[in-house]
Amino acid sequence: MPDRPYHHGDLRSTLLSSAERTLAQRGPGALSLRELAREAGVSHAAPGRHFKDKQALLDALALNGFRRLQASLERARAEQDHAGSDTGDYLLGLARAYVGFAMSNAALLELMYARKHDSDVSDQLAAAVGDMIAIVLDAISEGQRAGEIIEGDPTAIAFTVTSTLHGFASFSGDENTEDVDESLRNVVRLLMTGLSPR
Amino acid sequence: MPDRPYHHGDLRSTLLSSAERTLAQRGPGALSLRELAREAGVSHAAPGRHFKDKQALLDALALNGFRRLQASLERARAEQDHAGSDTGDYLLGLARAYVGFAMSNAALLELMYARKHDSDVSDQLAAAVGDMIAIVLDAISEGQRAGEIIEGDPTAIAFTVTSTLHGFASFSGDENTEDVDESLRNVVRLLMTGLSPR
DNA sequence: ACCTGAACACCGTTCAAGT
DNA sequence: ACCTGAACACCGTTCAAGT
Repeated sequence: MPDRPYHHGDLRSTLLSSAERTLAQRGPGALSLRELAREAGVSHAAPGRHFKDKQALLDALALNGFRRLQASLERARAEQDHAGSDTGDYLLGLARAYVGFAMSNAALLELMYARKHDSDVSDQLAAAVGDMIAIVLDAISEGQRAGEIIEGDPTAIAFTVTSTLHGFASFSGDENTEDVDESLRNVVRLLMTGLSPR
Repeated sequence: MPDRPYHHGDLRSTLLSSAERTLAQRGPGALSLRELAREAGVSHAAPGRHFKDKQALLDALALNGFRRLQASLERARAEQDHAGSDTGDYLLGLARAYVGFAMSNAALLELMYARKHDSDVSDQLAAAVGDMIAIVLDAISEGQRAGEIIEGDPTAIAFTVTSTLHGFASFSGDENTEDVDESLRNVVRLLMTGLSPR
């Protein structure tokens, strides 16, 4: 049982998790395939077997991020189904899931939305964004059926909500968590009531 | 009058505009100080006189971007002052300026909001975002005085509006301009009326 | 199937020296 | 004050060869 077997065994996922840690701790500029290989105890050419180039590794990280973000949103949805809460609370739950992910994975989120992915991967990423909006869309459609959301194209409404969440998440970089949550509740409430006096 | 005088004369701004063109046309990965130096007809070490390192050049690009974005928003504000339009139209004007800039400068906008700048520059960038929100804030405060915007902390309202604009701009990458404008009008209208039935 | 080692072309950065 | 040329350490990528 040598220290470094010739076959690493799990190099691909080792590289991915190592890359994500580096991304979070030291930023995208510190990501180097050669350093990842060194950390994995493998030659600098070994990553090439699992990722055709550096961009392929970044693509995999981004897709992975969307999978986890989506899972987090679905969890928020499941929790709301159990509670019998109204649409505003439902949206707040989704908002907290989105912003929570953004604050815990700021650098990854930036990579997820980066405009530098290969075009085929960009399509997959765009689809992932679509899936995300679809979750908000469900909440909106349910809210409309319950009479708690105005009538009108639910896709357009969901797009507005998701835009707000994403913009808010982008702005709430390294803020205090409590302040952010208070601000977020404010934002969701404003979205519901609107800016025009009634 | 030699082809390449020893002193370039305007190297700093030449590097900046060349960098911005490369950024827009070939993405951030294609940006190399050595290539910029080659394009400027100067040695590869010359950029070091004007930017202490590559990040310093990226910082300058980002700050420049915010200056232009802010100028564009102020132009939208000035236009609204001449017209006697209501707050919704005012906000739509600001929204068009923001989204227009975002669509014409997608890669630059990404750089402007990137979380990898030096901490002192990050402060300047955060201040630039603050200045931007302040323009929206003015619109909101005026709207409140005119009775066209609900009462409540105008900063919180401006923050919500700006979040929505930024999120929308992030999502509206390479879409058709007309579709985007229709979608944007929708978003601003939804922001004004709110999602709750009244 | 998976990895190594050498090789290649390209970086960013520094620094003595030139004009 | 501004730029050059050489030098250094570091990349990403490729490919014959090893196990």
